[in-house]
Amino acid sequence: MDRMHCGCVSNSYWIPGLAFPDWAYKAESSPGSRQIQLWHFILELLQKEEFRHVIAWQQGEYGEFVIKDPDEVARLWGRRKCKPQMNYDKLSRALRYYYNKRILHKTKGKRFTYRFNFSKLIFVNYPMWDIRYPPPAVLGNSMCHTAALPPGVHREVLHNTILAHKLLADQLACRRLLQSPIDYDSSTNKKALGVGRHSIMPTSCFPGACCNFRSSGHLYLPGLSSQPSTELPLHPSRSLCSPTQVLPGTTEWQLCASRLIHQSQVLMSLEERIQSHRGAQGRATGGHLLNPYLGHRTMSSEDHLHALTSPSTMKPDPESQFRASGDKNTFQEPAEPPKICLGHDVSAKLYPPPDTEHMNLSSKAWLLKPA
DNA sequence: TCCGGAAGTT
DNA sequence: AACTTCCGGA
Repeated sequence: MDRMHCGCVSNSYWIPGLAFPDWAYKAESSPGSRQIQLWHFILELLQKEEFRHVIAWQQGEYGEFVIKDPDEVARLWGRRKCKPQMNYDKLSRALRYYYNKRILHKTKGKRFTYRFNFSKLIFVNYPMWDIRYPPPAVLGNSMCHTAALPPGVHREVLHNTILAHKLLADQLACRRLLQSPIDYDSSTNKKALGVGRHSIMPTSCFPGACCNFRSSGHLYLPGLSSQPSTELPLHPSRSLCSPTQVLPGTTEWQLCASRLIHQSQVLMSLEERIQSHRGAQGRATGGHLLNPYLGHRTMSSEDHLHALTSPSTMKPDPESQFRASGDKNTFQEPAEPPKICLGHDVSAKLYPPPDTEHMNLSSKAWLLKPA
């Protein structure tokens, strides 16, 4: 690599075992190729115990981190990029460029504190996985398996990232939906739908993924928990679809990852669109919400509450299926194909986030438990 | 401290 | 494109 002359470390595998292999970097054909990006570097530091005194996850705040020693972080970044004049002023300018990209947010009022938007990052990392299909890894075929998992990716980390992301996305989606009802018209603002190829597209439900979170091993949630996932407060009905067709050789995590990526992409679209339409909040028509999952179908507030207070139907039970067939409050298939078609497993994802206790019916907002 | 514009660099 | 450098303003 051309930076060797200035004593910089190679950008790939510079610390063995890190979760950022070559594929996560820019394509070799692009200008400035294979150059580490700042958010990558920040995550690298955050992963290493030895930098805990310099930069660390904020306990109890998902994705939030504190730069404890700004000068040292800037020095490390400058060393990595061969920019000896780097300082925190410049580094923080680079971080501020991430605000618009929604990779990072500033935690206002807290010095040197930022928050990662993992729901964005996960898709920066997995652009090759189409929303309509699970990654080929779940096919269990050893050839596909090799092709689908980019070389060097740590499955444990991927697994954890996806799980962590999903938990975050669930809460975000639920909270924002309820706190910011949106009057959304997909025909009048196509730009808002645009999150590249991960945007709103017809989806198909991948059959056979069976994922019980409680049995999926250890989950490290940055800034939230280093406990095994068995400690996480999960909704009792949150095991996913029952297995119908699991191909031999498919591991549980692969199935889980497949489904979660699939669902997370949908959730990301939702989140993006909610954020894009923040400005339209005040114009929301009273009484009816446009279902952000389904784009063009309206849903009354009561429908919404019903969806939210119903148990998860990710593992559809006969009772809920029966209820759905005769209940006008549940979604009906429209005459024309919906612009956004989700499997029932995804649309059934609405349930109170684990840290909520009460629901204010008039404001449709979840009231958070006091800390 | 933090923000974001503007211009420059690779 | 992704910063780096500089800087005026809050």
